[in-house]
Amino acid sequence: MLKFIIENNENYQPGLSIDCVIFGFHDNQLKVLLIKVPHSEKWSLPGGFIPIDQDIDTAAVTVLNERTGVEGVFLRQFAAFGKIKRNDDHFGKEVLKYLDIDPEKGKWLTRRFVTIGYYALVDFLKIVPVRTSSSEIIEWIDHKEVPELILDHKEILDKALDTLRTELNLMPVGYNLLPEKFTMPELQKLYETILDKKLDRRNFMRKITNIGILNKLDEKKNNVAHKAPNLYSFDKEKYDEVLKNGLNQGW
Amino acid sequence: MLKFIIENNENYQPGLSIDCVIFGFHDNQLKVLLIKVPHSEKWSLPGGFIPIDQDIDTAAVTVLNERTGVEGVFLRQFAAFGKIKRNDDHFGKEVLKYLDIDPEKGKWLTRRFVTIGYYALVDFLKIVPVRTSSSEIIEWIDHKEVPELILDHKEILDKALDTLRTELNLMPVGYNLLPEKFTMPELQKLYETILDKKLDRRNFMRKITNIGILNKLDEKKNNVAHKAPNLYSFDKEKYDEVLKNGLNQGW
DNA sequence: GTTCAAATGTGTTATTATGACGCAATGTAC
DNA sequence: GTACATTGCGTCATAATAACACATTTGAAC
Repeated sequence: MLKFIIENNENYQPGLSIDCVIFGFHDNQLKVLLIKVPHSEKWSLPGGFIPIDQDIDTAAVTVLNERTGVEGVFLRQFAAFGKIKRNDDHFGKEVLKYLDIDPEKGKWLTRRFVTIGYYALVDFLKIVPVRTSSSEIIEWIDHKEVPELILDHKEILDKALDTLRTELNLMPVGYNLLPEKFTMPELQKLYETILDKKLDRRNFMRKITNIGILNKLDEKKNNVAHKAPNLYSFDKEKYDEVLKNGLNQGW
Repeated sequence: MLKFIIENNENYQPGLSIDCVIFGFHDNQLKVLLIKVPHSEKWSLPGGFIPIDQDIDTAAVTVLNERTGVEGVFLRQFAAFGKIKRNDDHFGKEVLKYLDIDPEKGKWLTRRFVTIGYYALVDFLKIVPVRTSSSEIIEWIDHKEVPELILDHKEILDKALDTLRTELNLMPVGYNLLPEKFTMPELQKLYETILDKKLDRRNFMRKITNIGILNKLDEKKNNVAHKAPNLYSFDKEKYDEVLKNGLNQGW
């Protein structure tokens, strides 16, 4: 696939790439979808090149799908990365040889690539990463245990998380991260995990309830230790409304 | 200049450009720095191409300086724009002919360009736009009277203003927009102009004072009608601290 | 100089949001 | 049953916010 792209580079936007930071939530941990590159010990964000006949926002969806099989995800652009040396030595001679790429055709790869970062929050259980290349390994990795990444992917990941934390204050989060029915402690854990800090249980409940995006269901979670917590669902209509208008108006 | 760039495109990042949205404040109006393109009736954001040997953030500064002469400005990246048809017909045959560019060498220009948007807030009075090309006109234009712009520049400008308004709730604004000594009504007008809405005078004063970034000077403005307002200056140290940490923590 | 209008400086008050807790109810483990 | 962790629903003090009152200052009109 990479070989195909590289040798048909006329069909791709030159000097530009896309990298996706896909966050999932499972087991009270924030997970990131990463790819193990075959010819290196390092891992990588799912990324790729931009077809010349696609909007970049569309290309981001395409790229993510091609690398991971993930579909139906709302990707949010958060930044462009373009330091001069960001991809120095990434497609060196050995790599090109490994990939069986004609050095002449691979020449354009040795120049600086600017990459556009996209991030998304997805339901860990609903998203089943598919290995699209037999030589790649795709895995959900706990964001606190992220191994060494290629290029500036660590910086990209950090920036994505930073953006996510900021946006948590401006919009509601959870719709694509939790099952349809969820408990208050589960929602709180999500927030705590993203923010990496403890929140007061009772104050959290009050604040999140006041936003008005939750439906309290007449149902309790069962098979749990201790007191059974009530179940909630998102009121999608109100949720989307708040998403559009933002949480707090500030000035 | 453009001809030089185009015919030496090996020195520039292919398929990528930068556009700058420079906001100024004067006469209680939000101004935008625009350039009148010679071979069109439309106006344009100051933009340009990215030298292959510069970080994109550095290139943004370079581009702005080359097009307008503006120096020493902190540019903030806010989005990338990459719809397929965004620059269709922009460098058509007539334009290339007008610019006296070899059609073969100008071919790369007809492909889709992705542009990275940067915005800045600058002191209207300190920034004196310099005409760097005799055929271009550079002007501060009231943002409410922006004429038709080329390509998707209107969309870029709107997005910049949107970002600015959001960031107004996350960080203090004014340091580069007001003279060293300013009055409370002046600062309020700035906020009102950016947000395009009226704020209560007394509540504004309390809130902005509580942030702790202002020094109340032992001096009043003179030569004004009615009661002379007190003068303030920014406490740069505290201002920068708040810039770094943000205003409200939310969760 | 007196008076007026417009703007500034400094409040008050009611309402709401926030942070830090208390305590009873629920359900499991033993 | 008792012990214990967890949930649900409170309280209270404090801070932030919105709406508004009133006296003061100043240039200008008379």
